[in-house]
Amino acid sequence: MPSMKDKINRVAIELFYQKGYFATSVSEIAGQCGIQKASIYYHYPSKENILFHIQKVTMDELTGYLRGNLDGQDDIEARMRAAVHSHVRFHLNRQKETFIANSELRGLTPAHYREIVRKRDEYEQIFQQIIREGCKAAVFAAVDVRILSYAILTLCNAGAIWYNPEGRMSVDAIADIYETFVLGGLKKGQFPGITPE
Amino acid sequence: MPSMKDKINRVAIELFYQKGYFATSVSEIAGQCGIQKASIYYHYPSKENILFHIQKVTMDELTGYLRGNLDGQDDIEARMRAAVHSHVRFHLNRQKETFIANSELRGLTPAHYREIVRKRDEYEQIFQQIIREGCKAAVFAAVDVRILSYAILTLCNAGAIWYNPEGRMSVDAIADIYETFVLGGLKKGQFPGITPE
DNA sequence: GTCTATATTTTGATAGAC
DNA sequence: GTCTATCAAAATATAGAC
Repeated sequence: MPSMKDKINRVAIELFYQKGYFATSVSEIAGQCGIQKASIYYHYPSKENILFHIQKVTMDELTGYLRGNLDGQDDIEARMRAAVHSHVRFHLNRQKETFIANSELRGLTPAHYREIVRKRDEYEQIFQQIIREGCKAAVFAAVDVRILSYAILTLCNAGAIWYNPEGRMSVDAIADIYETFVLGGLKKGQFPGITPE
Repeated sequence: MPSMKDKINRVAIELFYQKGYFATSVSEIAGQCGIQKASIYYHYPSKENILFHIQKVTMDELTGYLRGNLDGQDDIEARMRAAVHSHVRFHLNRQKETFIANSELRGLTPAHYREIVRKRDEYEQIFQQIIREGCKAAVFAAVDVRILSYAILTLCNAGAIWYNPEGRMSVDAIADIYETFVLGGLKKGQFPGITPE
């Protein structure tokens, strides 16, 4: 059942992605939904709450997707490959929402900001744990775990910026490139002389 | 001579970085400069023009810095190392301006937008040329040049997000990590079965 | 170069009818 | 659940005095 609340959500994702949160007005969202701006406030208490809802759902689904993809993967290298693949796939398939979740943190109220940052930390810690295990098992080079996890996540976000669903490359082909790049950058022998954190 | 125009520029960089372009008002900029908002318009014709000025100067200096660092580097691997090092150094030393240049494109007028995108393309093409030469010389694995250049630039931007000038790591130590990561990801043998663009 | 005063538009949000 | 009408505040920008 496609409710008006869902429609507002979809329209807001489109507009926040194209113009940014602050540059998008409630009237604009209402206009593209075919209703008056006052009617928006029946479904959401504020403009900020629409943004918060988008970010919350996106982060929860991103983390759920990752956990699902890691389930049953035991080998440490396979786990990192699966994690990168999961991250890239989600970001390509959900381009607009992940862009908003990455760039519109400043539009949130302090309380909502903290909640989203906590969810983001949770997600990052899954990656950091894999890197840590890989270093311990001497599969990965031992470097600063936090720096590497940010590097990997940021690198994999790159695809979402230029990816075109109508383009010639498939999601999996792109994910494979990032996967190989990350594993090549991570593996032992790359960082001589640097000690574990 | 620290002119008022310079002061407006510095204050705007700080505010656009902290709050975003659309969330920052002309009154706020004026307030932190110790003048009235009307006085801003003596120095700049519009708020958008302040943003444009920041982006233009940043892109010009970024490209100039890269060219200077590449000058005299002949070996292909040395050129890529120097390019990554230059990119990371600039982004860590000029955190706020590069963040604005990367994230506030949507605040520009169409004409100014095109001008900045052109400068950005110019910069990226220097990286793409190095990758292309590296593939031709069979030093790098032969993969999609555009994808790799975006991946490298995005990856190297990661540092600017968390870097703290007061922190324990030096700019050069961080640049070394990214340099090694990129070269590890790029080098031949990583991408079996993928043909050149 | 900076000021005061103001024009114009638009914003997010609320009240109350239907 | 959507409407009309409206509020109060804030925005960018301009005019003209000093």
